[in-house]
Amino acid sequence: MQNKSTQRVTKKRKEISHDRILEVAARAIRRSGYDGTGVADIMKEAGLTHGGFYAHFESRDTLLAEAGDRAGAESVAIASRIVAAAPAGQAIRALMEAYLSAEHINAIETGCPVSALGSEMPRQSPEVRRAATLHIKEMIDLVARQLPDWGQPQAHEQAMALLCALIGTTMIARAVDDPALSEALCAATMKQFNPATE
Amino acid sequence: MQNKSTQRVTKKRKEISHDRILEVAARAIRRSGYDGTGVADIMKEAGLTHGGFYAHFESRDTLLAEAGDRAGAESVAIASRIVAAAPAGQAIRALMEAYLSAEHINAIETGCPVSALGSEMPRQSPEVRRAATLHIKEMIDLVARQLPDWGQPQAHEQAMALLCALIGTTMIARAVDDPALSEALCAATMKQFNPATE
DNA sequence: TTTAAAATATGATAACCATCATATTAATAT
DNA sequence: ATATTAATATGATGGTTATCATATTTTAAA
Repeated sequence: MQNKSTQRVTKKRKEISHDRILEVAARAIRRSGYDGTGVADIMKEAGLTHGGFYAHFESRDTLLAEAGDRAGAESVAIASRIVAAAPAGQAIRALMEAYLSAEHINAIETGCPVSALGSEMPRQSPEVRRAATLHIKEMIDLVARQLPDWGQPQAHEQAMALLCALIGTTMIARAVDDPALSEALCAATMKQFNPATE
Repeated sequence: MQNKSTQRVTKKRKEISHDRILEVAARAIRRSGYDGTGVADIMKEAGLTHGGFYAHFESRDTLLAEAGDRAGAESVAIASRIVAAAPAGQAIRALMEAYLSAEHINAIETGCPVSALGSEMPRQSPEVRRAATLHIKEMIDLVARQLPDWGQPQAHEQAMALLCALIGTTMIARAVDDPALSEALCAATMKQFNPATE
C-alpha cells in the first residue's frame, strides 16, 4: 500500500497524459471527423505510441465520446465568455459576430463541434448523441437568456431558430469551395437576424 | 468491329449496372457518410461482387464524387417539382414544409445531401466540393425566384439565409436524440421565416 | 542506491478494405 | 450451334487499423 501523497502524484501523471490525449482527440474529430480519426494518429500527435492507448481509454469509442463531450463543453464555455464580455444588450450581436466571423469559419479544429460534426451525429453511439444533445440545449438556453423577451416562450423559439441558422450557415460556408459565396452566406444570415445593421 | 446496334446494346447493359451502383452509392453516402461507405458494401447492395467494381469505376473516389453529384442534382429536381406544384405565392411555404417535415427528417438516405453530408465536405476532393457548390447555388437561385421581391439583390440574400437555416435545422433535428427537441427546432425555424402561420 | 510500482513502448494478431489479375459466365453475331 | 466479346465473379495482395500481451522505461519510496 501507498500513502495518499503517492496516490495523488501517481494519479496526476496519468491524468496529464489522459488529458493530453483527450485534447488532441477533441481537435482531431473536428478536423477529420469521427470516422476519420484513428487511435494511432491521436497517440502520435499526443507524443505517445499507439499501443499505450488502452492504458488510458477502454476503447476508441469511449475516447471519441469523451472527446465530443469535451469539445461541446468548451464551446458552451466560450459562448458564455463572449456573452459575459459583451456590453449590455449586445450579447446576441456579439455571439453572432463571433460565430459568423472568418476566424471561426477557418478554425474548424477549435470551433463549434455541431457545425464540424453535425451530419455525422445520426450514426454515433448513444453516449455521443446524448452529450451532444445536452450541450445543444445548454446553448439554446444561453442564447434565450440574452433575448429581449427572455422568459416568454417565444424567446426559446427564437433562440432555437437562431442557433440552427448560425450552425447551418457555418457548416455550408465551410463546405463550399467558393470563398465569395462563403462570405455572402455569413453576411446574409447576419442581416436576416439583425436587420438594423448593414 | 461491331455494328451500331451491338454497340448500343453493349453500352446499355453496362450502363444499367453502372447506374444501379451509382444509385446505391448515392443512398449509401447519405446513410453512412463518405468515410463510412465501402466498395464491398455498395456492390453487395447492388447485387454484384466487390471485385467487379473496377470495371465500372476508376476508383472509389470517382464513385463517391459521381454519387454526391447525383444526389445533389436529384435534390434540386425534387425542389423544382415542389415549386412547380405549389399554388401561386405558396412556393416558399411548400418548400419549407417539405424540408422541415418529419418525412424528410427521417429520410436521410434520400433527402437533402447537404444536411446529410455537409460537415464532411471540407475534407472531400475538389471534384466533390465543386459539384456540391454548384448544386447549392442552383438551390439558392431556385429559392430566390420564388420570393416576393425577386430581382432585387435582397431576394438573393434572403434565399441564402433561408437555405442555411433550413439545412442547419434539418441536420440538428437529425443529430439530437430527443424527438421533442427535433420537432421544436423545426417548428421554431418554420415560425421564424413564416411568422404569419401558427 | 536499490526496490516496487506505474507508465509507456514494442511488437504481434486479426480483421478489414481498396485494388487488381485472372477465370468464368452471359450475350451476341455469324 | 459456335466463336467472339462483354460483363461479372473469384481469389489474392498489400496496406491499414483496433486491440492486446509483453517488455522496457520512468518514477517515487526505502
